Amino acid sequence: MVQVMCAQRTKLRRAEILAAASEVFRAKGFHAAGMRDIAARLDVAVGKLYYWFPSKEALLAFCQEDCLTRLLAMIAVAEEEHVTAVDALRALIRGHLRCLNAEVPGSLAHLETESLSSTDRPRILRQRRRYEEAVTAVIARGVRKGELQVKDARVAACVLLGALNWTVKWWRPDGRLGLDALAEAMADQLVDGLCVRGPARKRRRK
Amino acid sequence: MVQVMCAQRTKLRRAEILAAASEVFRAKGFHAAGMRDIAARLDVAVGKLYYWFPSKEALLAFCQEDCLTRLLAMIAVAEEEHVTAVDALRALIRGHLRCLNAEVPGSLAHLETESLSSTDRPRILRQRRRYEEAVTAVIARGVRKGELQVKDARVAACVLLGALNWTVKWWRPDGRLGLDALAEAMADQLVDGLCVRGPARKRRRK
DNA sequence: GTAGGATCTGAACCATGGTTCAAGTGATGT
DNA sequence: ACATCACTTGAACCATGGTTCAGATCCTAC
Repeated sequence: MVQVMCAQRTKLRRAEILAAASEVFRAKGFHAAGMRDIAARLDVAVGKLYYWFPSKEALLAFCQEDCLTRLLAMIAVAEEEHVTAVDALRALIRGHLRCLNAEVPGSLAHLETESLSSTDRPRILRQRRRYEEAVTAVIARGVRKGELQVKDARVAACVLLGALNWTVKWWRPDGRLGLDALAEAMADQLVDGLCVRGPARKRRRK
Repeated sequence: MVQVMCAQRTKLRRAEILAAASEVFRAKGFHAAGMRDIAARLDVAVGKLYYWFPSKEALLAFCQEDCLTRLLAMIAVAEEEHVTAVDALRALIRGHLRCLNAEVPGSLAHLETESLSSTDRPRILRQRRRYEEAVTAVIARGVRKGELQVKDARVAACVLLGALNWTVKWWRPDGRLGLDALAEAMADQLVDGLCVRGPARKRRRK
């Protein structure tokens, strides 16, 4: 009874801290961000951070894990809800952008994994790999079904994820382009391509 | 006479240091990389670095400027040598990948500009903007000529550059995929798109 | 050979920033 | 009221790492 309330409160405190940490990490990068910056954003003392988390690195690890968990959940739903690979891909693009750019806590995601050296690094990398393989699988399915054309689904996934991840470097919520509009534009560009292809026009090169 | 030799030697020394710095920056990130790491890679004392460059940040600035200069030269050539926007775009993709991943000194390019706070930051950002606008211009030209289809050429350029820049995070020279093969795969994917479009098939959505 | 400049060394300096901890605050149960 | 415990504070500690500098070394000119 009392424990339940405490558990909720605990989760809340930790979530608040994670959200602030995530924002600061994202704005300045992991190394440039200081614990004092994070504390200042919450208007609390540094010591508080260490009451709820063991270290700065743990803060990053929690951020990343949180984001990866949401990405994995998102892609599972995308696969389930759409029959064609093309539709699943478009849903994936929208979902990925939301995870990184809208749902704040942990938004810097699997970027900066180099900064992790502790015990939880392998676990995070494993999760990231699982996600990458899920994306690869969607593309591979599209190729099998004749919906998509790529030489190497794994490389195609890296390229796609690169374009999506890079948005954290340039997209800003207060810009003229909303997140959903961006998602649609990116889906058009990445799925359909930039090039106008006339009827019956063949692919360039072999 | 003597001055000429000195000038050459000076350039050589600085280039050696820049190359080492670039590799370390790239491997560990700007903040995580230490001056002692860079010195160790060259097997010299830290003091040497400060004889040739005023600070660590200057090292980063020189790296970035060097890379941006090469990118700007590259895109000028690409524009000149190819009549169609599609061909220019494919050349640009290949050239960008080479600048970032092959021609070592300065390869981390315009990434990590947040880390610059000194006097040369605005200059670097201006150059980067010039490059981005050159890329945007190629795309816009393609749209005007009816070769390409995008709503917003600027956004399309960001997406394209994002996919290209992200390669520094995952592509490795010793992998099974060579740089030129990667360039071709990326050009196919980004220019032509992932989706197979049958003859006369319309774009999804409006 | 020797003076003088250019170049290099590495130990020491010092600010930054992650981390710790002893002490304070406030709520809860008795 | 009082004891207890969860929670918070912020000053202090200390390792890291950018930077400096006094001296060593090397090279060129005379």
